[in-house]
Amino acid sequence: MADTDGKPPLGTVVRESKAPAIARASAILRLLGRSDIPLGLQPIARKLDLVPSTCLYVLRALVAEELVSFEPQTKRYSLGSGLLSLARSWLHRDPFAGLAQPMIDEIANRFGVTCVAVEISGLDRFTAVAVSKAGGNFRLSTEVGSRFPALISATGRCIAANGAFEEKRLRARFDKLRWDDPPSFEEWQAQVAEARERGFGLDAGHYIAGVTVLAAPVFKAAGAPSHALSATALSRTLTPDAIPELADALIGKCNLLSRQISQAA
Amino acid sequence: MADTDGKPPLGTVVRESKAPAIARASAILRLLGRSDIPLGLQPIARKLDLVPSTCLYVLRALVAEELVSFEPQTKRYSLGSGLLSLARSWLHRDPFAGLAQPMIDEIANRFGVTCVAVEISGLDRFTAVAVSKAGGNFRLSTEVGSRFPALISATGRCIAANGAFEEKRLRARFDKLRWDDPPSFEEWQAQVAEARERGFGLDAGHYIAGVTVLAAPVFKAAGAPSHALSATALSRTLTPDAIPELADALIGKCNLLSRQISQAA
DNA sequence: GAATGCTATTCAATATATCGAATGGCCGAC
DNA sequence: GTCGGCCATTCGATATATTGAATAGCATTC
Repeated sequence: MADTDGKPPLGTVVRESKAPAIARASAILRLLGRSDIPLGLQPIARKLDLVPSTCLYVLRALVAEELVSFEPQTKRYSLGSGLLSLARSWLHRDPFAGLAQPMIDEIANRFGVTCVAVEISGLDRFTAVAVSKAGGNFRLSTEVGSRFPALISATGRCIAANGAFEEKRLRARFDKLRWDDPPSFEEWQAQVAEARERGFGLDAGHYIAGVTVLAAPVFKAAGAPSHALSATALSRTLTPDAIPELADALIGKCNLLSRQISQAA
Repeated sequence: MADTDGKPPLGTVVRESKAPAIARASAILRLLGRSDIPLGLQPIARKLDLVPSTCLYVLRALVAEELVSFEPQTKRYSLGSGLLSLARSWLHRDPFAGLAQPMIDEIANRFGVTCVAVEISGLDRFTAVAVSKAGGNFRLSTEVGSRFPALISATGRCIAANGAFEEKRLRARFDKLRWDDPPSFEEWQAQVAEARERGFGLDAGHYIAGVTVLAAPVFKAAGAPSHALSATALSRTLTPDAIPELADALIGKCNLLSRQISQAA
């Protein structure tokens, strides 16, 4: 009975890992990902507060694993193509992205919107795992791998609506969000309640001015949603009566997906 | 004068890394990528010859970095969405993929072929970094992140043709390749020579039976090609006089790309 | 043209990540 | 219901990865 709620003890932040090289490696990869140009050893070490020699050893190991590529001429490092390989494995392994792709393509074409399928990581964030652009659309595009804070936009309202989170935790996360037109917490909670009732979340110009986003949740298991589908369009291109229709389409696909990925487990 | 040829001493294989945790982490990631289902600690440790406790520490570090995801219920591990994020950074960072995408789309549409842009990693392999599917094509598709041994197919002939490699090394690599219809080494060398003269590589049904592949090299710097574009089609759908035309289109795009990515550096 | 600041890299001492055995918990067998 | 085997996990001893200073190579400065 000690662990019935299934969560690991929340206070147990891994203060000091038993494999610090991996945290360092990951930090290096993220740094190289953020940088537009290849970086030398010293800039990397300085930025990450690493001892240069240690940093060098980590980099060499990463190069050996082809996660980082190294230009011998300039002695500069950048991300390696091995990452693409692993990402491909990820997409292969997770059935959700493959199942969702044709569905979001269909909705995108039918309604002329941009559709995104995301994976939800608790209250931390959600990550785009499939993206569909409407044919002659404006550039409302995201890429696979983009990440968003969990409670933002329409998807955020779905997440808040379908998980039993304490108000205190929600508020703490909510306060850190960046919106073009920030709603008050109370306003937002009302919209979350609405999302719970209607089965889809709606963000009308709050997240990005002039842009309307709809989202519906997908459940792998009962409880919190594991994934979601969202549809994005310029607000003025969405006629008022198109919204319920679009919402129905999203919800329909989400229900289908929920069945498909839960029966697989 | 000691290092004028710019290459690191070839015999210096990093026998034992100074950051073994990273090699272990990478092996775990690849293993999880290959597996269809999430794996428990013990299967991972056994398969990779790791001490379970060490493996656990590495896994925990990877989970903390979101490169691996962990199901507390079943205590199983699988690839995490953080990899997608890094891969997105990769695509962002490398101008080649972005520049090549519209070009291969155009060629794919014009000739009804499948086009792939690849990054070349020496004599080891090449990796698909952008893929374009022709509209109503058969399923001759690859995915971004797929890897191929360096000397295979039409791209392999380009690599062999444009680098000054010793015959001994070439032969060693060549002998390990898998073809549907393997050419003899002499036959293949003749085709490599032809690729050098004509500026593009051709594989007519050797790599995959019934499939013809063309490829042309892209040079970031003088010497060995850094990237390549390839076009793939069912052999019977390619009329004989379409091949030179397709080759010209590929070569034209490759020259353009060579200028674009070299002037950037 | 010499010197200075930077770089990447090596090396020996030590803090520590790794190992292997021991623990406790879970599930299925009998 | 009890036992047995497998699992994930902890823990102390030790091999070793990490550290910080010292070395060597370049490019730019004066």
